[in-house]
Amino acid sequence: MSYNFKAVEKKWQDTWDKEGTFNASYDYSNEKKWYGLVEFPYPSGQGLHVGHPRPYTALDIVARKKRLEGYNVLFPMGFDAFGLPAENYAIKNHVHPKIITKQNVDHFREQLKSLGFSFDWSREVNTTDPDYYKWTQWIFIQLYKKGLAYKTTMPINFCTGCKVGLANEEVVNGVCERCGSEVVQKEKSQWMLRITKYAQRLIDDLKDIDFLEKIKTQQINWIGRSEGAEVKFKITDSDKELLVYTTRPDTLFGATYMVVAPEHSIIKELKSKITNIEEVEEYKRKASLKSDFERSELNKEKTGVEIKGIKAINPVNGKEIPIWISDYVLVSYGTGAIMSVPAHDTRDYEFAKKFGLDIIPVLEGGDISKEAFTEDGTHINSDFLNGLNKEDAIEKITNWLEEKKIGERKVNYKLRDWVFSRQRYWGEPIPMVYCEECGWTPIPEEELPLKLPEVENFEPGENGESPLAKQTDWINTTCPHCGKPAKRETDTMPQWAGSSWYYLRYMDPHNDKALASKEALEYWSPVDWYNGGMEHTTLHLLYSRFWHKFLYDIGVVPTKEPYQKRTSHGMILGSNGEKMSKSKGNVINPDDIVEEFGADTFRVYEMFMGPFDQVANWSMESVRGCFKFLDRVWNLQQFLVDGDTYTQETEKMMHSAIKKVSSDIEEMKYNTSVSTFMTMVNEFYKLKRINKAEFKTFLILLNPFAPHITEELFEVCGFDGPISSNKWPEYDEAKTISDEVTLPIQFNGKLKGTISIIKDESEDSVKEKVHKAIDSKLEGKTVVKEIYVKNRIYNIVVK
RNA sequence: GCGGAUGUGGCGGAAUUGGUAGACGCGCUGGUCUUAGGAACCAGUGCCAAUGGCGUGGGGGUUCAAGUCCCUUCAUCCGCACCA
Repeated sequence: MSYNFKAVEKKWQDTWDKEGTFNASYDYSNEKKWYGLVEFPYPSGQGLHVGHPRPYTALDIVARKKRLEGYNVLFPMGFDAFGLPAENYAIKNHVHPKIITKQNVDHFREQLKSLGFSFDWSREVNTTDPDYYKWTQWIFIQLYKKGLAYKTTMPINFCTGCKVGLANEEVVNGVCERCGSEVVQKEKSQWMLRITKYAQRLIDDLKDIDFLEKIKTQQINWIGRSEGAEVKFKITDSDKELLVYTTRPDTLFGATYMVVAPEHSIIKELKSKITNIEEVEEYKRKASLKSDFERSELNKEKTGVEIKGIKAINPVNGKEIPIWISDYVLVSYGTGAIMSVPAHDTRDYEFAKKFGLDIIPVLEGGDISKEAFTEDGTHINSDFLNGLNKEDAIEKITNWLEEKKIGERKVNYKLRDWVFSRQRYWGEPIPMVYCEECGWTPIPEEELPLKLPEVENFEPGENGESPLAKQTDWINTTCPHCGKPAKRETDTMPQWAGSSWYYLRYMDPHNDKALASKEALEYWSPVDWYNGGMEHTTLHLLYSRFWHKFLYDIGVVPTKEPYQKRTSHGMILGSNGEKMSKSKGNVINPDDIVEEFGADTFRVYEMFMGPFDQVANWSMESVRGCFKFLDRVWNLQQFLVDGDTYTQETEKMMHSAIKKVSSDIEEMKYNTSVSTFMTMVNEFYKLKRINKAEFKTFLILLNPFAPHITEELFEVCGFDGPISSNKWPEYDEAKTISDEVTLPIQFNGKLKGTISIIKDESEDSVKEKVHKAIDSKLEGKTVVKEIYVKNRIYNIVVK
């Protein structure tokens, strides 16, 4: 009797779809709320990847369990549908991205439904829907009004393939994260978001939320806070000063030269004094041709040119020191200029060695003839700092600098402002208008959404301009401020815009007065549990925390943080341990698995394949094992008998299983939950019987993992269904422990045998039993000591 | 280089958090049933010169007892990478 998963799964999916109430969440219910969130997919043309269902199944399991526990659950799904692939497809095939996006979304939705996820589809959102992006644009205008959105001309990362500007976060190993093309620097006027203003809060508030430690660490490292001082160096024969940032002001006495970034303004400012200006300009020119990647790739050999004709004056000892230009100093960090202390900084040391510059040690310890000494030590050659350690010296010199007004304390962050413009069509139009008289002005909020105009040709412009730049009808408008002719912004927002706040929209997805009502936000905030990929830690996750904090500041949302808990899943690789890709021919299509084995098998397998947070290789054999398991579950029917519990042993098994599965689900140890189910099934097969109450409990426990087969069995066995109207079973701790204990006996920690004892049996009685069982093996040995750990182990120390 | 993680049978992985290492699944071996089986069921399966010994990447240590704690070392994977 093999079970017909196709018919059964279709039947239950139709039921869930029709009812509409099964997965629905109720606003402002009196029940405790639980909001579980998984990252909404980009609906690509390839359809669902086997990687998507792993986190979806995991949180679906939690959501289903929470419902059975009586929570009012919000577990929504939507589509992050703006993005380059749809646009590139449009360029190639002359189909509007809107059309291809709709097709893809429909396909994705169908695939997701075929896996039996309990999403509340009545709350589906789509970032490309004007009713949705109206609010994305609205948030942008608020950011603009508060001075957090600004336009500036700056060198940006420009992808030569996508012909689009990229945020730092989107450049991976010098190439475009999305298409792999080379990224070059290009001067462009760009909209920027001042995420740096939130840097400190983005670090500080992590302490109040439950994110995996590695996620917190990664965000903190990305933000890259450092404490130090800014110090002014006078320049000879000039009223100009060179400002540097250093985390080691205590090493000022060892500063033997300065280095400025190629783009530093001092070169232009003191051009007339520089005697080798041609050489310096040539170095600048060469550096500007290199991408950031090339610059860092060449980091083995440092390059540079001395700027002749000017010198800097070390403020602590009045010494004149040379100024160099080198691309190992970055214009975008600190002040774009550094003081070099070759004795105590590895990079400076390398540079000084190469160009024969002075190396003066100011801390004791280490051997500067060999390498830079970067550890703590006692200061020497440092006048009033002599004898102090690093920490004390930093404190003393910083105070001194502040007193003398030649420097001050300063905190720096690696985090840069967010490049928010994309020169593409398929994104949210930036709702700004440029007027010759009034400058940039946001469009009036009542005109939102500013819809994308219909265009024929999606090719980007020659100069990397947005396709919108060709839409003269759309561009030409009037200034909302003075009414004179003005032009619209033709750049669009990056893909990260719509996903920065989508979790809020799910709370109240059809609201046309606000991004969500106050009541809905109050009731559902924050997201209780958000699971997503590690690759989004420094992109989406950081961006959305930033937007959320901003919305909190302007009184739109009630919590400081969007997500109370964040976990992460491991990637699914091909059976050969490599990333799935068409070229490697190791791609698994979820549809094929569902077709051959059914959704329940697919779900159970993805949970069983390994620890949820670690990478896992796909294994077709293991899929079959899970299929076989469900088949055995189905055939348990044949052993069904009336009654609550069969024996004390089965009772113990049931209570232990409830305990184990309940905690496993909360701890994301789904793989051991599945093995618990398998062990139980094996046991019932051995007994060739299963009591009704036991089967019922078993089915409820298994339901979140394999919802279709369990509902069907519930019905077939005449239990009071559906399972979704039942309660999650409870266990009795006392019944998870049996009265009989198998006690291991060891000699020197090595197992020699076991005996059976009664739980909590007296030590004397245990000892007697142990010796009766084991004395023959003690011949010729001397017993030194005997250790009994109650109900646990009996260890005899012998010689 | 910095940061994070992971090393356990032929394979994927368990291990009550210091107390019987290898649960569960795959694979393999044997059996039952069968015209047949890439089906089902039952039994076995860490390794070895097997009444014993050895075993959680390697080496050392703490302990009655170590996969688990400490020191050290190697390997692999993932982030970030001249951040002053």
